[in-house]
Amino acid sequence: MKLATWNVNSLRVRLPHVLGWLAANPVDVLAIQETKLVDDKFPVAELREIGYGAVYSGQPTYNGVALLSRLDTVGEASDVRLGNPLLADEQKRLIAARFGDIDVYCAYFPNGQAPDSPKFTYKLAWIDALRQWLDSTRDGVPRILLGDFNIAPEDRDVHDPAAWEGKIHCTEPERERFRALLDAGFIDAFRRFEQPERSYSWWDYRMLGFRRNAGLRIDFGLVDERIADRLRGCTIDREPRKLEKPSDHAPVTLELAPA
DNA sequence: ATGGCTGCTTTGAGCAGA
Repeated sequence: MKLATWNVNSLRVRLPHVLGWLAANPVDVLAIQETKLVDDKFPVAELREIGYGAVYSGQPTYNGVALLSRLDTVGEASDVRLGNPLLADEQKRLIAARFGDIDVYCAYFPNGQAPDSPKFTYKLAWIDALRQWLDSTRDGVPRILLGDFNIAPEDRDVHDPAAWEGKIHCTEPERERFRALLDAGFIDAFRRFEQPERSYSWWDYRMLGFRRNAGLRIDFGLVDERIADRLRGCTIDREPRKLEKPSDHAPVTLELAPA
């Protein structure tokens, strides 16, 4: 089973990239963040044409998450959950569903803007509530948490740790919360394997960020420690970042052996 | 120090992202 996560920064603009990427990388489940689409506008028909089902939760302008699934392998999602039952939140940042023997969570963590911003307080509370939800499902079906975490958990996930020290994505409260998620029974799939140095999943559109590889690793697949021995690989695909009008994020793919 | 790109918005300057 292959799963991937990709912040597409507008599914309306990026749909051709998503369709092309899935044709070349026919993963079983793709978690998408920042669709920026109301549900009426979700491209259900276009995805079905290439053999993918979709469940989604969107709103105008901001946020929006979706889970796509290959109809000829894992089939349609079941037991779909929108949002965190422990948090009243207008923002569409979470969707979870069952695929085969796995519960897949797709999360778009709040950005936080700046450590002194009210949005930062919201970010920390949002993550705390997510961890509490995941704590409550710890004894159930094995889980995989995919998404844009908007946290660079360690200095090696940052192109210039000195410049980013204390900045949004790199503050200690955020990094503490990333570790708290791992403590809820997960492992960071990417770090289970040997990886190239300076591996990132996001690059600023400005100042030639991608060309200079001035990036952050902020997109993750966290795998339930009870199934971590089934992991066979985890890679970041930089290719779509080279296309015309790319998303600023790259897809991250995980491969899981059958039970 | 600032803004540097991009997408969105009851179309156009301002917000938000990271």
